[in-house]
Amino acid sequence: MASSRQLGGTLEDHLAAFRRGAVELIDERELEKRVRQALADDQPMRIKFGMDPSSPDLHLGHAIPLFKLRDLQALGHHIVLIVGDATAMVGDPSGRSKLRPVLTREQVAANLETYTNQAALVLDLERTEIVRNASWFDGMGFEGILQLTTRMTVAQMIERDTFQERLGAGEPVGINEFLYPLMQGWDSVEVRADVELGGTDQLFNLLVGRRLQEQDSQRPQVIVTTPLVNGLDGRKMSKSYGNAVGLTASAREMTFDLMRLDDESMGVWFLQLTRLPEEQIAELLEGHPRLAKARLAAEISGCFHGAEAAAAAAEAFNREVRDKQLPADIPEVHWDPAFGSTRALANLLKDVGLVQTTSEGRRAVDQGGVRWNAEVQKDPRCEMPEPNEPVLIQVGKKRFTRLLPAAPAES
RNA sequence: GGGGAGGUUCCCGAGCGGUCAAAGGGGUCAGACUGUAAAUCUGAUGGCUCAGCCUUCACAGGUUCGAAUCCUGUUCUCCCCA
Repeated sequence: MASSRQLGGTLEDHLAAFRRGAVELIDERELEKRVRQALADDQPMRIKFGMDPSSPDLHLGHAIPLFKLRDLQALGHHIVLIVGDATAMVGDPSGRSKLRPVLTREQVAANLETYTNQAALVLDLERTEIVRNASWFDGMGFEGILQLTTRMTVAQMIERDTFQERLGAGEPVGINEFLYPLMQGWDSVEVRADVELGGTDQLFNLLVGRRLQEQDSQRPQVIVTTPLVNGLDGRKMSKSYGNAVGLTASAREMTFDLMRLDDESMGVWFLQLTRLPEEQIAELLEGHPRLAKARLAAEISGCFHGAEAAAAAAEAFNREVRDKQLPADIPEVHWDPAFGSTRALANLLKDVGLVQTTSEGRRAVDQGGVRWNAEVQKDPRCEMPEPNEPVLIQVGKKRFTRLLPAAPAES
């Protein structure tokens, strides 16, 4: 009976799901063979994906493989999500031009929960097997680790481009970093992965998985790499560059951020972060970039927050940014007698929370970026009177606060 | 173990006794332009009770009227030799 089958879709459906937006498939023929077999036996493939809880938040870049996993999950495959609590302590050298600080167990544990919660925004965790790799590494002991290190030579290890670069530039490479690819590879052996997904920067680690599986008489996993998307400013997306869109961002944040994306990146984002058919994407890209981008924002923020919230955010964007209207909700602050010893505008801006420091406030005013009830103020030392009526204070284009008269004394 | 080179402001990187809150670039912020961008142009970019003052140049001491710059020790990184 068809209804009892675990796998849905045709061979082509499966291959298309694996292929969409993939940078590399190692290797394609092997994949096809295994998919055929899986379909014939109605045996879901074990698809591995690892996330290191090394930073507290996931961003849209991380969502790319998650979307692919979701597609595969929908076709009936078995997803094994590895939470790399052991590997996180080592620190992945992938794409790193710097020695990574070693995380403590506490830091890792703190990130762990937020990670799975955020993955759940894309994946159906009910149907996902989640394992922590500390569950096998912790019990491995010195001997086990030592065994693992005998599986590769230094020459093989330093073939890796990031190591090459750092060694060439006279930058430090930690010995612990050599452990990382071995550990990630070992994960594949432990979970008997048929396929592993990862970003293009993971290629080396993924290949180590194949090597270790072969050494342990397992069929080497098929590798699917997904591209790393650039952040909003064109550099690699990263929290520390401040160019990332977080998975937990509100519909408004997502929409506003996505509209800042440069035109050139739209194609990749459409392909990777929406499930629109490729022909439709091509069509959108033919049209006006603004409309295409609006659609992109609607798709992505709709995926996380629902069409309604996405539409509201889009509307807010049009109103506030395109038509330069005031935002719908402006933070309000009551005049407080405790506001600085001086009421000078620069100080007030800080007291009210619009800027971090008085100096920043001073600069903003000097540069003509501060409006007091729509009037540009030029003197940072000008003493502003306690308002009798709400006053709209604006710093730059995006920061607003409404200053209200002092709140009535509490009784 | 021996020898050499280094650790500079958010990042990269100049500075090598005063003229240094410290060149230049990146980022960021503000302004102009725009399609919402991107690119480009302009300016700003330690803090403060701001024509002055205070805190920064790995850390701790020292020399000097005066140190990011010199000396000593500590610590971290890289390179070469063993």
